[in-house]
Amino acid sequence: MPPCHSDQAPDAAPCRVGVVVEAPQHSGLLGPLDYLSPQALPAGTVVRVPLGRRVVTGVVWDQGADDAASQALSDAQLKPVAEVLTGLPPLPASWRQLLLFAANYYQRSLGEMTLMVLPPELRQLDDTQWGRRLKRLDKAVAQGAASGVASGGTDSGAAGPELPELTPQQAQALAALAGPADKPFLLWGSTGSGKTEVYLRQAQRALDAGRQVLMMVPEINLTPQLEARVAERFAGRHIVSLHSGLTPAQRLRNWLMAHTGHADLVLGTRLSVFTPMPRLGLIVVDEEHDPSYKQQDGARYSARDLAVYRARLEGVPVVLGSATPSLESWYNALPTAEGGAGRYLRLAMPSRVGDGIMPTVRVLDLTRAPKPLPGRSPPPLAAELLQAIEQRVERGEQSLVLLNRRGYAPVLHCSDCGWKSGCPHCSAWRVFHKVDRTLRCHHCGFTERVPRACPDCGNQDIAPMGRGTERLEEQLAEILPQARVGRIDADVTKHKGALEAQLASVHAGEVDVLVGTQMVAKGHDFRRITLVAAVNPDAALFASDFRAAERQFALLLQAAGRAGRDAQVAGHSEMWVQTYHPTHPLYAALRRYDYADFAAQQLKEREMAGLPPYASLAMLRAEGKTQEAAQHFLTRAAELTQALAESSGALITLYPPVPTPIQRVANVERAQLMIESASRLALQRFLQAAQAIWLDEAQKNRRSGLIRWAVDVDPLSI
DNA sequence: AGCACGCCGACT
DNA sequence: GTCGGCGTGCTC
Repeated sequence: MPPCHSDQAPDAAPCRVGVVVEAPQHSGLLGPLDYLSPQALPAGTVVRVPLGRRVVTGVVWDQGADDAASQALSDAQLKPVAEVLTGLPPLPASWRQLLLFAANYYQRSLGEMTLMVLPPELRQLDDTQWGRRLKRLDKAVAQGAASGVASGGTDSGAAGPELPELTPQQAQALAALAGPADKPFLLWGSTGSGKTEVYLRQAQRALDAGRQVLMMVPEINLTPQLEARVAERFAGRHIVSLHSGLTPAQRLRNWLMAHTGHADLVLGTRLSVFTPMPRLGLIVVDEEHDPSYKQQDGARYSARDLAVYRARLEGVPVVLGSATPSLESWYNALPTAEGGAGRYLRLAMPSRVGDGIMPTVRVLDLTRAPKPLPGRSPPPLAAELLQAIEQRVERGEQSLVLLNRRGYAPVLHCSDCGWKSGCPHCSAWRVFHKVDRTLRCHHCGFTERVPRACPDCGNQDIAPMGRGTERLEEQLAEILPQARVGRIDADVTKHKGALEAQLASVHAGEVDVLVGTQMVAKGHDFRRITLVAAVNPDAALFASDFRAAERQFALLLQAAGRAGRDAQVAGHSEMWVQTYHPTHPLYAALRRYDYADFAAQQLKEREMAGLPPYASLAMLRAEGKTQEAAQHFLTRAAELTQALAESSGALITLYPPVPTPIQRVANVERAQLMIESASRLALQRFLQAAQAIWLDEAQKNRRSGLIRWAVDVDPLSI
């Protein structure tokens, strides 16, 4: 049957349409499924179709298999489309292309990828419910337009808020951004250099040209200040946010506003890279190095990388911004003359706005600190650091002490029999939380009241080992009785509004010393903090994960940026680092705030080791009832595709399967196998071909205890 | 993934 | 004799 056209007679034979439905990778339903429709449906139309015994939401992808040879099923075997979601504009071709690329690149089924990025609410509605919803939304939009808030005029500037004066560096960056956008821009600006102002000005240009702006941030709840600033600057425009914190109804509404072109600016997390925007004119990725741009379960996509792809696809400029770019972006922005790829254009803004300077870095050599008396644990902070904090307290200045470990102590220990507070379901210790007297596993969530005595031998003397933020807070309060000590970490902020309250009290000057995990280092401006201290930054130096140093450098630099934002205090602001390795090159680079030098060191190491950005990686991960089951599948998977790897010109290396760093979580054993290639394209082709073989092998392994498996392309951690 | 169908143990 | 356990298989 030939494909039918939209102008065909209503009584003609029904047409075939290819519809993408939600089905996971291992279902074997990879491409669109064919259905019948009385009239042709344009690609991108959202429909409801029968699938097995249920009716599911799908997206029309194409006109179905149009020649008899490629039609697996005859017309008689096809089911008709159940209904069409009328009034919803078809999802545009560029959107479908983005999804197709993402599905192929990240090795997921097209259906899973596509349905994942539609608002969950939309997937559940039938046409009647949808119609009602649409009517209400139209009314809301019309009312907004009538009240004058909705229609953003082009008369920007004159009536708008007063704009801060640009620094020469900002002006220079903006001049470059006004030029041709044939390459992604890497805006490399130190903390406090005014990257946000550059985003806003560039966004203004796009808005003035009648275009939409997509502005992406790592975690929206950590950056309420940015949201407020955007809202203030573009007060006359329609701004919507898109993140997982919204209610399903809000999410659908905001998504629809973007898709219909009513929203001028979308501010969102990684998911928002998939927002259909008919007038898209600019993409901004703030803090582009942040790991939260990579989805860590299900379809493991990188929103930053997809933003770059999308920008090229739609011919719009993309700005990646960071003080400490990911080494991938840095390498891409490094001119070829300097050994880089020269694919991005680098815009540097090295100095802080308003004469703010970065705090002085003090690397504190712990090897020279006095040894604690036998049987006594070392003091929480070295004497000099404590003294420096004490001085700040006396002067009425604030200090921020960073420790990347929640809870009171990472493990409890019985001195008699050697019992430790292991998790019965995971290969990890349960953390002692003193606040609610619990032992909690941070991996599976298993929580129990802390035992009074050792559960093995009954000894009353079970002691916390090591130190988390709760304990540090307690100890600092003890040592500095005159200081008001506060704490911010995920335990404090899980109560709604607690983060805002705690931040407000810090800003109001009700806290002298703030203890926190890395979440404090991100995003917040603290005007009166003049000392930032990293208590235990060494762990990252020798971690098995090759990205640990990169993350740590970014974190320390970002943390340093929290101090001394005001010129009057910047002069005596300090960043303290307690370390047993004072001569480590990471700290040497940090001392000089020399990201370029640090990146050069790292790139040299990566090149020698054959790691990203000089090589592409994928991780084949497996979960099983036993470690053997997980590893057996990986071993077989490697064996079955070894020839394929070799036939690709020996460009693909399959490494032996190994247990993951945390081998067992919630009674599931996990193992992984690394796949490496010097060529991203070769790796891509290999994965494509291997996928079918692995799928088949996984079926056979189900009985032997394999639970799940997946490919993680461009893994963040190994 | 859902949601069937399909054959074996403890209950009204 | 059935209710229901989750093993196996399919969905245009």
